[in-house]
Amino acid sequence: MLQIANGKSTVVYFLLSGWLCLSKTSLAGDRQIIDFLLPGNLFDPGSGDEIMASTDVSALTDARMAVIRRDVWLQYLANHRSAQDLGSRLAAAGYARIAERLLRIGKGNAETRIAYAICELGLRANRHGLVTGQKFHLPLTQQVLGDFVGLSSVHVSRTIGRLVRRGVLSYGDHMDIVIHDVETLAELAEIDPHDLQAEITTLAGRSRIAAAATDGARRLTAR
Amino acid sequence: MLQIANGKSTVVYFLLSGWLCLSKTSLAGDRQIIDFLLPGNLFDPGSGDEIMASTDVSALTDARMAVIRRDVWLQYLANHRSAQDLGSRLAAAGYARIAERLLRIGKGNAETRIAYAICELGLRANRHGLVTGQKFHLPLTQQVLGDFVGLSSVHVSRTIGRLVRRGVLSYGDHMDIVIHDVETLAELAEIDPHDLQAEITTLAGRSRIAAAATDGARRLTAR
DNA sequence: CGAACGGTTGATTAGCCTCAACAACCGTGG
DNA sequence: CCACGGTTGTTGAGGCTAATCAACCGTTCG
Repeated sequence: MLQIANGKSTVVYFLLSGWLCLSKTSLAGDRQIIDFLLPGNLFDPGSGDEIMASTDVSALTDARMAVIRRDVWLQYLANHRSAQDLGSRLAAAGYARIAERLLRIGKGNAETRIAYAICELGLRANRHGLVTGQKFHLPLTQQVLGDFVGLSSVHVSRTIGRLVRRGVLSYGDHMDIVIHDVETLAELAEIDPHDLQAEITTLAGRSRIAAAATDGARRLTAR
Repeated sequence: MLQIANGKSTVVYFLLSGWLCLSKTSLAGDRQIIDFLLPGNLFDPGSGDEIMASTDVSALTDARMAVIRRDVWLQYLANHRSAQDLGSRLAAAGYARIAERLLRIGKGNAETRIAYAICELGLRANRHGLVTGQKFHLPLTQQVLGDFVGLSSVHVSRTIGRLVRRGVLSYGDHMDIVIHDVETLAELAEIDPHDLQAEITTLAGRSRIAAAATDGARRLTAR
């Protein structure tokens, strides 16, 4: 596990493959996952200085990252308006994700939180959409999912079990998920169907951007 | 109340005085406050497009904002490295705030949430510190505070009442708060004393930056 | 003056946590 | 080959926290 130092980091990371997670741990010892990082996401430890408590980064799977010198990255942003856009878009998307989840965690019950997490991660895991019959894999344990949505692993198990018994979805070991009824799932997640559709189209569009960014990141890689 | 549109906004706002709040409302009708905006904070509706559901902005007090044309702002950022730093710092600080609060809401009990909110808002309200004997005013109702930390207003009342009875703090009408015992308050908030001290110093340092930024924002104001 | 709002308090209920036991599945090593 | 510990998930029982419903008070405001 990599602890984010308080000092200035001289590099930024661009995730090429694998899943990472950003988490915080309370003084009481409880862990809260702030966000997951998926391929195409940028991670800038330097922007994390000045924050109150530190954040941990850990890998959920094997992962490959492009390490980019910070000055090179900033220079690149300054010179390329489109890249500057990309940077702020990635940041805004991260903020939007966490805000949306905050709403579910602050006001939603266990079903809402779990359903929303599955929708969010399912959408991000395969950048194409989220439809009935779709199968995907999330490299998470129920413990990790609980730390993500603020539930105990026991209650995660019960809640998912209820969803399975109701026929909304089924899942095999290690979070191999098959969605049987997207409408119900989205409804439980309190996602506006219109928003869901909008998110699907923007996500699909973003995979092109991500592909281009990945190429760029490779070129900028520090040696 | 201003609903953030999905289309591109052509301006950004720099808050000169007053308190605003950003909130989301679930389909079930529950409101979650994402963050408060205080003087010196920047608000960029344009970076909010592509997000799943929209965000509302409402004013808690009378407020004055500098309205800056978006292209002017971006140009300014591109030309001034220090301003670029400022922009990313403000964004990072916003992200850090919400992440830190997510930890409390996801894993903390009512006392922790309330104590943390009072610490966070107290620190931001007067940019100098947070010490025993300090008095400050938060322009919030208990209902708003509840929407902020994910509790019902009834439970907010009970929890604050308990803190008052224990002698940790006292407060008059409309959230005039006097802190009697910072150590205990910080402990309940699960704030590492070391982090608290660090936050106080950076906040103090930031007031200079904010003052400079406010001047800059006034000059950039669109007519 | 009545109406609306913010806050307090009581009683009851529901949801989630905790503890605990157990099953299934790994990889390891005898 | 099987025994073993470790991890993950499932299920049950009980307890506690916070939500809900409701009544009430004080203040403000039309």
